[in-house]
Amino acid sequence: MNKRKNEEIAYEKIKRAIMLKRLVAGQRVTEDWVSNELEMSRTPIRAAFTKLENEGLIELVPHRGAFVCSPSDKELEDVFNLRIVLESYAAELAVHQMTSEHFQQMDRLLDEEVKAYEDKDYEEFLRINALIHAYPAQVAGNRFLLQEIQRLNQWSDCYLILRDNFYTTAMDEVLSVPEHLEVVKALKKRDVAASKKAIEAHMLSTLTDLAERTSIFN
Amino acid sequence: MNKRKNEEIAYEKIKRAIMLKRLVAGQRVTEDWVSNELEMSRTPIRAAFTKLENEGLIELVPHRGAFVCSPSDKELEDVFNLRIVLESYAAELAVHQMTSEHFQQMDRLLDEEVKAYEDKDYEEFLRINALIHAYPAQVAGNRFLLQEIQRLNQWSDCYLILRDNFYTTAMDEVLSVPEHLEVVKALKKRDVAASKKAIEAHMLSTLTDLAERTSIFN
DNA sequence: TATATAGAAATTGTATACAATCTTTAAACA
DNA sequence: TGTTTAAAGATTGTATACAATTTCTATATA
Repeated sequence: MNKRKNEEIAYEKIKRAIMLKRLVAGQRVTEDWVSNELEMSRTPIRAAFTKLENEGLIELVPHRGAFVCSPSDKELEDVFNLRIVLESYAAELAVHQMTSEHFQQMDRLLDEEVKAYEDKDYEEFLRINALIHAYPAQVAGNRFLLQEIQRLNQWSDCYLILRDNFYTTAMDEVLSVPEHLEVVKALKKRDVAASKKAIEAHMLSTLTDLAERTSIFN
Repeated sequence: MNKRKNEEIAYEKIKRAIMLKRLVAGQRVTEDWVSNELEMSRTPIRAAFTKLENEGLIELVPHRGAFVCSPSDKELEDVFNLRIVLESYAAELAVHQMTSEHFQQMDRLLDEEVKAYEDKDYEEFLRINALIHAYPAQVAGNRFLLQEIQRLNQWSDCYLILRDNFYTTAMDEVLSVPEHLEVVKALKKRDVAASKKAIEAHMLSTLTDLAERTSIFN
């Protein structure tokens, strides 16, 4: 039996709290407070904080506490543009290595994404979404590329504001399904250029959609 | 006065030990052992280990210890190819933002690189090298891109084997200076394609050179 | 009112003791 | 000889106490 360590539990719970906006951007959290909330000592909390800082989800200020990151518009853009570069590269590497088994697996993931959307299971939706975006890098077998794609994807999830005040119909999720389908279609045709284009289009669509939903007037 | 924390000191010292091959690839190090060597408690050592693992320099195996990474040939290739992608993208972003002050600064860095090489000051050489490679991303102002370029550059440094058994004339350093000059020349001409090509050439040259120096027969 | 300052409070940083878990060793057994 | 098993040892994982540092607060002073 492999018992999960407290520092892992703490890491997961804090990350989840940020994604679900239980902890909002800019909010201050101290080791002591989290330690009380999660009913464990500060030691595993500190370890979790270190990891979260490394992933850019919180900022650690000595003797002040940790602050949930509140990224600027520019930072959001920067991340999405970088994701275009990385995921396009992954597609380029993977496109000629993908077997029919790989494509079957992608189809399965797309189905699960639809199901999660219909069930309105947002956490499951995000989980499947991450798997879809990481899949080409996984096939390519470049673990450094994979790790960075996953990190940036996770970072994006924290600021997708799925549960913000303006949330109504989750437009980006509606668009996400057909856009992912476009990417997979291009991959199946072994069309590198089309794959890249579809990835770029999907990423920019997500970003634009986010910008529209979070602007005050529209 | 800003006193440096023990965990920072530990992090730096361990990293340096890996780069200088005082700790060799595959070697096992325990918290206790480092704790005794650096004469501080395990607490800051643990924090340092976490950071080093996140950067891919050591691998943490529960209840066994930390192991200095010993990357395969494929992983080395993967990292260098990814660096080509990232640094090319940085050049593309920066090329039209660079002012004459930026170019002056790059020239200064190139001079310092030559000086460090002539002085046979390897640590200084690596430091300047890192600054040169990061400079376009710095100018571009995308902190996520910058961070990843720095991380991968540092990772590469740990496996450049500057001080391995076959080390004699540090060929890659000899080549490095003119190759960096090529990149800067292309940037000055605002030639995106040429910049990318020069970056790719430099990166592949470093990789090939490394492969030759570390192969047993040649 | 604004500013400086001292002390209190809060928070992280570190050391250490102990618990939990895993690995190694050696003995028992087939 | 090889395999299982149990106990010992090693190592990390966690809690906690205390130290160091910073921030906050209230008071004094101009």
